Amino acid sequence: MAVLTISQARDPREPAASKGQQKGQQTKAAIVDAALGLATQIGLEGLSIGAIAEVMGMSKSGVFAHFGSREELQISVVREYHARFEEEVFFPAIQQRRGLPRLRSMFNNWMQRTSIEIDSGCIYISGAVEFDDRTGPVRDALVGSVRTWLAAMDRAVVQAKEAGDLRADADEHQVAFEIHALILALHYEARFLKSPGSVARAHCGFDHVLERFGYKA
Amino acid sequence: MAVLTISQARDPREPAASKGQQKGQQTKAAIVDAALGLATQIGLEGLSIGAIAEVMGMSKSGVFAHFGSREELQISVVREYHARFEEEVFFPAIQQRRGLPRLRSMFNNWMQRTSIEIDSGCIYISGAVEFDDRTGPVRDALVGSVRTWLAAMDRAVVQAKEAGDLRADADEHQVAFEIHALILALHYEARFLKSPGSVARAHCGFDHVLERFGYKA
DNA sequence: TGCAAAATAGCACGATCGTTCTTTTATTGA
DNA sequence: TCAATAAAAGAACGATCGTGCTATTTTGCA
Repeated sequence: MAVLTISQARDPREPAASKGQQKGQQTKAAIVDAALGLATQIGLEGLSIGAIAEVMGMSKSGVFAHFGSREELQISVVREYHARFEEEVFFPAIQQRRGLPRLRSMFNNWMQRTSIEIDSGCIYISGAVEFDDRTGPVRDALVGSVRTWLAAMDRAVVQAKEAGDLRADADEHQVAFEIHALILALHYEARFLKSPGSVARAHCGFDHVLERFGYKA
Repeated sequence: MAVLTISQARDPREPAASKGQQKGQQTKAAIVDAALGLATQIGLEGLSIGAIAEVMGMSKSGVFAHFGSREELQISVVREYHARFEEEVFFPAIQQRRGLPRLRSMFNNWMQRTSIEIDSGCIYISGAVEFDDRTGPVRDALVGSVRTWLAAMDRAVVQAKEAGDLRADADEHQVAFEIHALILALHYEARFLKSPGSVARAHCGFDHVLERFGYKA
């Protein structure tokens, strides 16, 4: 079985990039970039067309025309975040050998991104709170991205068991749950409470997980 | 040293309850109750005077007059949540013997509340995301409440060490961090992702923490 | 029971929101 | 270069927001 990425299928509405970028595509990408920057600070729900237009130096209707609805804009932001997350966290990790090295790399990259996001926020976390009991396509996009990433974590844990780096009776979902928990706590305590030392505590927690589920060294 | 509660000083603006409840106080309490119900579902920032008025069957200005500003209403909601959290999670736990029994009770009560909140949401968690890079009195109230509770957790861990239930070299902040992490993951995976079995995984995680920091049984 | 005071309602304000429609400007391909 | 087309602007809409002001109703006490 080939190594699956967490990439999703291309949006068929996007014209193929073969013909060279139209001006509109460039602008749209720039809008999504600006919107993502705003969304990490004030959340997906906090996004407003007017605020984005101001940042872009465009009119509201000019921004709006690229998406047709606010929801579609939000979904574009989620997709862009997914792509960047993949780029920064997932792709570098699958360069590592299957097993503990890859799992550790996934955690470290995830940690690093979360650390950086102490100043900017993670929309997988803020979005979870904003859309936890809402329905609709934005929530669906968000859930899809998060589930895809967590499934990749599960696979990495299974591979670590197969490689003999973790005990064969370890429940991969439990391991992934506890790792995810550490990331959430880091985000909470560092970004909201501004507690110093949170990064070190998350790292320490990861070692404890390995200690619990790994063979004694 | 006496057992400290996580209670905070009375708001001096509130008239003493000795004279019997005025009608206005009752109404205000009912508004806060309704607002808290709304806030657990849509967040503190999602609270609107109009929505509360509709729930209460009152006019917007009638609701507004009790608080003078939306911020003051939000702060009242935070204080009410604090009081209920204390009632449900903290007070029952300090009935237990210091040490592991009390620590376990705190975690179990916290877990139980979080489980219930899978349907309603926890404003300590949603509020953290909404106010993480904002300033102002609402954020201050939120941070104060959360810090007070986490400090109570820290104390319980220290007492567990003193009682010999946890290893003397255990870092209480690390223990509290890992416990907090489990609660956050439970809230995330159960409420947002609707993953089954999250409650069991959080329980299992707690046992792992005790295993890591406690003496071998 | 009547009167002062408290509680609530009603109304209007400026602002911002997403969205629609029309008009103008910029880009593209022959 | 010129016409066809894409991109962006502009103005307006109904709705909702928090808030201030002034009436009206309700409450509590003498």
